[in-house]
Amino acid sequence: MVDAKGFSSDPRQEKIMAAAVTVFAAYGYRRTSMEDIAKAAGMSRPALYQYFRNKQDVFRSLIAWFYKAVTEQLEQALAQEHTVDGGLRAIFGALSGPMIEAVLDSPHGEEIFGEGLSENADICSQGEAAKVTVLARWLQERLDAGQASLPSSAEDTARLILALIAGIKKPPYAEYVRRCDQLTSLLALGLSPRR
Amino acid sequence: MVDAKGFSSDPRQEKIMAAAVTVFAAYGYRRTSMEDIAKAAGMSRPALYQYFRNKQDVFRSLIAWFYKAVTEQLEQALAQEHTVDGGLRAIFGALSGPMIEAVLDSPHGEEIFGEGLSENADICSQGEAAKVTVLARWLQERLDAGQASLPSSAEDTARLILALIAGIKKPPYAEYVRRCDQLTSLLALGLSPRR
DNA sequence: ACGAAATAGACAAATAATGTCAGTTATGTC
DNA sequence: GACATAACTGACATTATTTGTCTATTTCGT
Repeated sequence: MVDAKGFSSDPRQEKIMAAAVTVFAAYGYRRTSMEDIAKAAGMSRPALYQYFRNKQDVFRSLIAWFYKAVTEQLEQALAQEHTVDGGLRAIFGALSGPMIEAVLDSPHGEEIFGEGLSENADICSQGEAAKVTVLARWLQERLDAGQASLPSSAEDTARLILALIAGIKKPPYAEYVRRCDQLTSLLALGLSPRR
Repeated sequence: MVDAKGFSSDPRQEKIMAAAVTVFAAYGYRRTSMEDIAKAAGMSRPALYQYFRNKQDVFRSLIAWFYKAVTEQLEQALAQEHTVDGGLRAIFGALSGPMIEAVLDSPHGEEIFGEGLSENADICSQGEAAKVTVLARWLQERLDAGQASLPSSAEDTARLILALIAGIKKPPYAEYVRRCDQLTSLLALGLSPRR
């Protein structure tokens, strides 16, 4: 049994997570069986039980795994962006992608994003905090370098931006991307440095 | 119990069919329960059993209902089209629509279109025959009016066109529509009258 | 208010999913 | 190559879900 929080970069673990996203998006949480997940991951059901106690454990780990991936990508994307506009686009890029698309555009998005996440608020708030930290640090750097002016503290502003994105994260995915683009233009103006 | 083939325009019956499409597209045939269908149709499960013997009966009736709707729409659309190009577009219009889109773009399209239809070949061939008849009559009229030249008999040509469409009916739906458009251009040229 | 038709609650039988265990196969070590 | 260890699978009892039906209740037209 591998530690569900550590994600020791076990390729098998990764494969299970990817498989789980696929089948959860296809059937929703309730109708997905451990057999489905195992099959999609190319292993037998008992083998899957060696990695996860039960379906809820798979789901919780999936959330953590997803947050980790998003945060890493966010960190990486921001590391090479020093302009407000470019940074905002990097944020949106990190918070979208084929996985979000799959879940958001599936008929089970509500079950998964709604109930699913509220039932696991502990993990989610942890993941959200990580995103806030990364974004706040980058905003502070922009502020210090005179490349941006913030309406309040860097952390507050980071929370605001992430909340805004959460608000527009609704299907269909294509619309969400469009709204992200519009929001970029708005925020870029609001955050640009006062001359 | 209402005759499953007659479709006595009972609004309840129609509601069940529409509900069934929705849930089959969402969960696939296997994972859809009678409870799901009943709920989506706004009635209790026992009430649903008054209209259909079991899930397979719902599905078979759904196929028949769908063929009926398509054939009617095809007939109606062709009635006002007297040009080859316009007629072809009418055909494609009748053979697409939100219902096809829902099933085709769902992750369960293969289960439903593949297994689902081959298990009910009897009903399908009946529905196909109806489409052929309608289309063949229209083609014959165009031929008689000197508005088209056909490569073989009207019925043969009708079968050919419908087979071509069946061939390009693959997800994603947007691509299917695009292929339909391309096919229109091709066929319009091939069927235009020899001068 | 009456009778007929439709509907929902509830039940037993059938089916599917779960979690576990013993037996087997793969993996790395000496 | 033999050994020990780890990972995997088939099979099983248990639990949960789904099914089809039957009866009591409600709804509707008369």
